[in-house]
Amino acid sequence: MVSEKYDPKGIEGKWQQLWAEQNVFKATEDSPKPKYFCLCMFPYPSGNIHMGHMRNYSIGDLISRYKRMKGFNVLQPIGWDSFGLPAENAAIQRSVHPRDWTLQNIAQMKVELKSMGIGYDWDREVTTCLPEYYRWEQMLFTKFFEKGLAYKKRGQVNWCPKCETVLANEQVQEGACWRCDSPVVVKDLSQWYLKITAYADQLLSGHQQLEKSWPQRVLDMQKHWIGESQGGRIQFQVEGSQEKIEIFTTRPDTLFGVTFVTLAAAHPLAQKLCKTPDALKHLEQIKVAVALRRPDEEIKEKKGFFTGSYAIHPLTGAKVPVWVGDFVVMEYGTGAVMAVPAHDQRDFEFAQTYQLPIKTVIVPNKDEGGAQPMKEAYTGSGFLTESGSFNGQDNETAKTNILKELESKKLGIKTIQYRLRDWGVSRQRFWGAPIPIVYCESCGTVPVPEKDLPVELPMDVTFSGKQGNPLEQHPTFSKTQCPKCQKTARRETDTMDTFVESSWYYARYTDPHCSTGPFAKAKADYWLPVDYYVGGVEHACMHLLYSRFFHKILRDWGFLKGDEPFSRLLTQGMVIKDGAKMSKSKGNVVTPGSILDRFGADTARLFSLFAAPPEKDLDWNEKGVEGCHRFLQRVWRLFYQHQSLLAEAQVAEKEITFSDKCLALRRKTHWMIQKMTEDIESEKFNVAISAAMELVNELYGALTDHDKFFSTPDGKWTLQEAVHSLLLCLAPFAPHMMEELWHEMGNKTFVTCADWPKFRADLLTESKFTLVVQVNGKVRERIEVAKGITKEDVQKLVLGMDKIKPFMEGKTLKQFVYVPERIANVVVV
RNA sequence: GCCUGGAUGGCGGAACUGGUAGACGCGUUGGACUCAAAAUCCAAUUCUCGCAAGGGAGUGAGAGUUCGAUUCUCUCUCCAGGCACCA
Repeated sequence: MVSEKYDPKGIEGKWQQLWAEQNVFKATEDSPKPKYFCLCMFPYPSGNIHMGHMRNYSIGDLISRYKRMKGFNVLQPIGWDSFGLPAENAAIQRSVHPRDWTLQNIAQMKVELKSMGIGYDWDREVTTCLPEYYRWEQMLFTKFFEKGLAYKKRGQVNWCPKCETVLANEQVQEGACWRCDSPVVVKDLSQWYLKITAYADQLLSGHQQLEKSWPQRVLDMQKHWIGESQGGRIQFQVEGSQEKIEIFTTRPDTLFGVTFVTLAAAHPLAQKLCKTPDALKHLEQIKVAVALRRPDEEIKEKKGFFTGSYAIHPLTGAKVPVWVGDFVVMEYGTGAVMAVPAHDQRDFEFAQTYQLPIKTVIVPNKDEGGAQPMKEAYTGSGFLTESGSFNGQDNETAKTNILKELESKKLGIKTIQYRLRDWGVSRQRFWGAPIPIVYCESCGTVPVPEKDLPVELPMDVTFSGKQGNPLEQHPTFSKTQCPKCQKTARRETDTMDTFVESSWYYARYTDPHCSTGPFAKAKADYWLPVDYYVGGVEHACMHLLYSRFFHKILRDWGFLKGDEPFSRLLTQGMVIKDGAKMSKSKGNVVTPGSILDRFGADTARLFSLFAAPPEKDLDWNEKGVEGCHRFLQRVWRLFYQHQSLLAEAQVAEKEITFSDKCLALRRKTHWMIQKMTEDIESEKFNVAISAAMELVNELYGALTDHDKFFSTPDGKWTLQEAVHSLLLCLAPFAPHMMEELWHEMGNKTFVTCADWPKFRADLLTESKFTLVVQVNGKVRERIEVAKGITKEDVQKLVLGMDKIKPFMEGKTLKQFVYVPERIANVVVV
């Protein structure tokens, strides 16, 4: 018997335990059902789960449970993205080992997560900071190295003085560290890079198969991030020298408009080409200014100077001066540009400042001169002029033709330039996967052989918070032998960016305890790709790009098949409070713990899904939570009041004659099933829930006639069908309570494992419909009409209506519109 | 500046391929139950004129297409996110 009061605490723990005991969520590869891999972005174990996690996992669990009921073999795993800075900061502040701090947080969060009743296969838990995980990452790194896809280069990097770590460009936000907000400075370090640029084209073309199942904005952001530009590389011979300046341009059609060439200050030739002591002085000044420039700094005026050298125009042979400009970026293209002030706004501004010649070579219309003098560069399309044999060609054709000409003279080549840069993975931190490399004086850079992996993090370390990486300070860690020649050698002390761990964890879930490789191919091939991936949109350009890169790498190395890791992506919005992001500094943090305590997991989950569509921000509103709790209580009470009826055996449907009122209720039941199925499929979870609420409202409404409404045979049948369907449809949203009521209804199996209900189309159809009558597009009347009525009959009916006649007086009928079973519009003038 | 999205009651949000704008929830108001309160149940709730019947306006602003536009087209305003001397 169900108690009168809905007591979530009493039932939630019970069902969580029963699910666990009976391995309801254990996923195996031997099922006859089709597989479904549902994944939420795994959490960083900061200590407590927050509302964002709860929302994320409520969505993932809804999908997982729904798909399970739909007959899929569902895998929903969880793990911990457990390397990272906060653990190290905690180590500095509290003198604990990052490992202990992290594992303790994991234990704590696990308890919280379990109390939410998410259907995880806990046997597949993956913890990235443990050697059994990162040893495979180290193995993969050595493969990157051997294949030439991991390399070292010196370069200027963003350095956070507080975190004492290198930050990726994307980790610098408005000149400040994305984690601690300290201002970022530039530092010169030797770093490890992964050659993601080698996959730029594939990362871009791979979007084709994601076009329909990933949010457009994520695809757009990635596209922008990769930044493909079609163009060419063109060589300018330096006058009186063997040196060549190679430039990249997207506008080879403007080649004849080149009046000078501009180099970045850091360009390798810049120093050599400076002919005067004055120029060298200028070069130093600009170098320093560019290095000190903050990433977000706005540049008002372009600065530069003439080197004193000249370059030879590849087609005209003209002498053009070589300048250095602070607006030319060394990291993009070749670090040198051909300047066409007439058709590039930056070159135009530069030319104005230093009074350099401007030569128009593209005009909007044939036989027309360029505007003189110009106010700004003309960057539109048009026809070539002053361009030798290319005169008169439209500029798009000329792009191809000019490059062809250059190619035939071996002075240029058609290329594609990407904005994407290689991924710097070195971190001067302790709490990360050590990069498995040894530096030997005779053998050079040597990867640690697989038999010697993992390179484990030592336990005996001290954290001062100063002078960078504790691994460097460690007495023995860096002292090792060369794997090749056994001589004394130095071990790499940099660890890997934590994004490396999260780039392949989804594949590890398919075989989390594999000790012979990152995972067995057969298992990965069975489960992958991830069918449904849920997480924050903030990972659009980093994690989601790196994972796609790794997937393609792993495919090319034969570890798995398939081109893309995540078939479908849902980017969920943030949880905010009173219009602002929840944060400790604002003091508006509501923790899931307090909500779980007061209302239970089912209410918390239901609210997370009901309050907003998943992709939008969700404003946390206590009253709204109460509303969801009230709804669950309403379901409970409905059940409680009729529990003896509901527990009775159901008679055959054909033995019952249903009253009109019961038929209407049955229609609502099947409408709900249809609506919920469609809305879940189309990710409109908030609307799905409202359908269940509508059914409950109608059931209560039936009771207002008389409280024994459901006692008649047809009433009882109708109620049983409605409640049965309701429990099934709500099971993915509020699983504990539905499990309890399902059990009380006399079912011996889990509702979690039941089949998703099917709606009966024959019960949804009605013989009548509401005809909306409009006059000149304004609603004037509504009337119940039998379906199948002809247009003629409708017109007769409508024109004879008392409500309609007055609108027609003194006017003539111009048109009569009838949309079958919807609307009639009388058009009069 | 460029690229994406958005803009609907007091609030969160619904609305099929152009066809009843405001589902569902919150809040508010009224009623029932109660000695009373809470809880619960019922009803009303876009604004506006009206005792009412009924009328008028209404989906950021302005135009257009249409019998009919939240939905399609154009222009503009504002908001959010992303990118930015990228050649």
